[in-house]
Amino acid sequence: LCLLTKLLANALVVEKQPVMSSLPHRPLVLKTGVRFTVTVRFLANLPEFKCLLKVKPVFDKDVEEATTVKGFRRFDINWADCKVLDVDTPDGGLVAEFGHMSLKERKTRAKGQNESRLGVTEELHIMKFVTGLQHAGLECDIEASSLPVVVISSTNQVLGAWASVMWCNVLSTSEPRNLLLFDDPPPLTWQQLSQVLSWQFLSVGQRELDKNQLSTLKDKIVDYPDDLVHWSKFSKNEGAWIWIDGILDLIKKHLVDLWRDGSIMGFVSRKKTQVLLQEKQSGTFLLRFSESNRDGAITFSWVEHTNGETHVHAVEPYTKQELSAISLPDIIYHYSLRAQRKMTRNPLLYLYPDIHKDTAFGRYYTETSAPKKVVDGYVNRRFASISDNPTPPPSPPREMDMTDMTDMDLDETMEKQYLIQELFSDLLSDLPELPDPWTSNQE
Amino acid sequence: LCLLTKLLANALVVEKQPVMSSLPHRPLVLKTGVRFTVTVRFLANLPEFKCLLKVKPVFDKDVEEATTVKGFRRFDINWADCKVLDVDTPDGGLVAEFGHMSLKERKTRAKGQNESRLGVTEELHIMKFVTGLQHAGLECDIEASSLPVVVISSTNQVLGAWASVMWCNVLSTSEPRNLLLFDDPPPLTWQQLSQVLSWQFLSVGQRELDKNQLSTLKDKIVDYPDDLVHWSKFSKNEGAWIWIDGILDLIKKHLVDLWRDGSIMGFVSRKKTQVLLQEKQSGTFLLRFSESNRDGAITFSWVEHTNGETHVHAVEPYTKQELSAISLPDIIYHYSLRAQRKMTRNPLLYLYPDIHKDTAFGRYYTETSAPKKVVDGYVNRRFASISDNPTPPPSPPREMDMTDMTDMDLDETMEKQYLIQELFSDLLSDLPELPDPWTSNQE
DNA sequence: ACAGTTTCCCGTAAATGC
DNA sequence: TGCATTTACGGGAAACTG
Repeated sequence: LCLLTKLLANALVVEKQPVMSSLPHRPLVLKTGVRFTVTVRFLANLPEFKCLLKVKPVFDKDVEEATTVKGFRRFDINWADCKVLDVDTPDGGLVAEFGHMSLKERKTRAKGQNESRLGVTEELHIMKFVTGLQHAGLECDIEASSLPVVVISSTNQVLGAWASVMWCNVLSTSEPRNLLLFDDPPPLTWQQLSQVLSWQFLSVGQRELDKNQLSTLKDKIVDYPDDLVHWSKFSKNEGAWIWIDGILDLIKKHLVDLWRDGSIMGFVSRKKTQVLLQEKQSGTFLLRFSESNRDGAITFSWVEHTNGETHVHAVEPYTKQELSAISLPDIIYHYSLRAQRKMTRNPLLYLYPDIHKDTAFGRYYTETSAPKKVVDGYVNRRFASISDNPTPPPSPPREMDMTDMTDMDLDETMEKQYLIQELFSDLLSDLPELPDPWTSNQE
Repeated sequence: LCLLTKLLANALVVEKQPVMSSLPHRPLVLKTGVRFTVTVRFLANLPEFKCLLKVKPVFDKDVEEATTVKGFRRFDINWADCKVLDVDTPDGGLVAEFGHMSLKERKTRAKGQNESRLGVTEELHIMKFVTGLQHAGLECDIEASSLPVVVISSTNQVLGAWASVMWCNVLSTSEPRNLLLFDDPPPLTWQQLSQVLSWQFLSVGQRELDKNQLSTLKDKIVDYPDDLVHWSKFSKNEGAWIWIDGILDLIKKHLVDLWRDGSIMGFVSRKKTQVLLQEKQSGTFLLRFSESNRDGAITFSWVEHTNGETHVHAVEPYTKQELSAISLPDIIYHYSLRAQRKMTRNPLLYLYPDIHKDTAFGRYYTETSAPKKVVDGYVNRRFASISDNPTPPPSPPREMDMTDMTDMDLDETMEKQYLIQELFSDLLSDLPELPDPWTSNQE
């Protein structure tokens, strides 16, 4: 009898349908008032039980003592009655689908009793589906339990909820079904955390993190002497997760293509960027995520060798808001440095290490190769991101005396040198000593 | 007795609180499932009735026959019980406030009965607040009625609802309380319609429509032989209202300042624009709303006199989406025409008739006058709207022979002329014959 | 006063109904 | 089938509540 009970206890299996549709399907997070669906399947293939098993969903069954002490919220499922296991057409298994379920918080006045209450996204709940079986004069209860569920009431809690789910998943082997896990959450090894983080990028951007990216992240996140990642540090307001999640969201909304292509180095320190780029030819650039912007932002850094000096510049990072108006490939294509004399040039030529930018991004440019000047009687237009030229122009010819010139004069004079060089290069012949970048603007 | 009844029938006054908060407070449109508040005030100042008058809200009281024939939807107010008129602290009047009310559609299966059903935003409903009075052995019922109410279920119906409300308001004197008004809606005179339209702009943008703007609108809207505006034409899918509402929304979201300042001429035909601008000096421009974009868009037109020819150009209109990333003043400030040789200039100088653009828009530019080149180690940047120069440059000096040149060659050669002129004007002295626009880029 | 939490509700998208 | 209307729910902000 005991054996049968145990056997059948594992016979009901719970499958959750996607719950929050616009997120990359993340189960185990439920929002109050939002409909979700659960399918219960009877694993033992016993068609003779057809229509005999009445299944009922129960939220947080048998967890009263354990969690009320900690002041966990209580929820009810908006689902009054039972459902009968019936035949699943394809394979004849017994199945019941609970559709249009939703959670509602049970208002209990006795809340503020506990000072050490966890955050709501640190509460773990479970949903059980129970049924009773009478067979051959024996009675036994069967129940199937969901994985731990985090219940939120607003999408602004998804961030924290997902951190909990990740932590939970990683620890699920060592800490089975401990709903008070976050009362004293164990730290993770970098090995454990890096794997789930990488999965996030795979899920959102169809590409995992590579060795270099993981190494940069490790340096940022695992700065403890014990070489572990601690929950409070990871999930707190200024912790790593909020920053990474902002980047995940940025990728999801604006950079899926580039991330999938591997065009975004992304996680590189400024110092490393400098080291990588200074070895490369002028016009080489790379894309990296802002380390300060908590909301996800991306910048590019490029190198210029001028006159024996090497400069690496980074543009002010682009935010989600801005990328929703202009795509990053278009920004790169149209990016211009503008000097005093209205001359412009694009300093971005080669995606690190040496891929021509049009090879990497050309297929994503909005503009067709031959723009019409006028559409419907309107003058065409495009948006471009423009910076003042941060690199001092190269030295002018020796015969010019500039000792009395102000910086401004100097700047202008140098640009005039360019103007003259350019004019003559076009009108007469190419001057071999024409500096590289000024011939690169391909519009 | 009869007199008393009539007197008291007007004694209850209904005041609706703002219902849809982000709209410019528009009562008379209620959305199902959204809370609203109604305050009922007893006009006759008779404190002895304190706590004797039990008021009850009723939706669509006594309108069964009239509107069910037309297949009007039925609604219930989520408000079970009565409320007692009590003393209003400031002036001692009797008041009851019905807060947290909402409407829910009563599902009736008998809907498709009528073929000629009106659109839901053409259904007019009323809410009544009723009470009974026993005084000196007499009994009489008192009720107060709201103005006609349009009930919607989604914000995508606000457009139609507001059209109905405007039509209703204008006709309220001649057609009192006719809930079937839109069964055969009377046309409006331009005089009537123009007034309510102008109020919309006052409400949204703090400035009414002027004579010229109204005149342009009249030409677009009143094209009937009878000089009237007909409901079906005004409110239908391609009618004038959807276009005007898009513009109102554009103003509300992005152009309140400029509209209030009167800097937006807005409603001017292309032809009129041409006539106005061609008389003005090069660089004069005006702002007008796109006539084709149903979603609200704005463009600028500018004039250039070159070589005896006059050109008026208009840029491709800017949409809400784009203006939420870059403000119109910034677009105007940074607008650039780019010629082949990477030279740029801004063709916008004077807001029609002759106001310098910085006078009109300077206070709204995002950028401060002295931009830093680098912030936090990042190169600064801005977004600019850029067009290819649509105006052919002026004739080159006579001694050059261009008979064999292709258009492209010609274009480039002319630009080189500019380059040379500009170079010399800077290096040596100002050439008096330098064309105006090319000296105007003030960045 | 305040921070964590929930509610509110627009605006878009999807689903539904006719 | 297509269109009209409703429902769904993310996202930002306000309201709540200890």
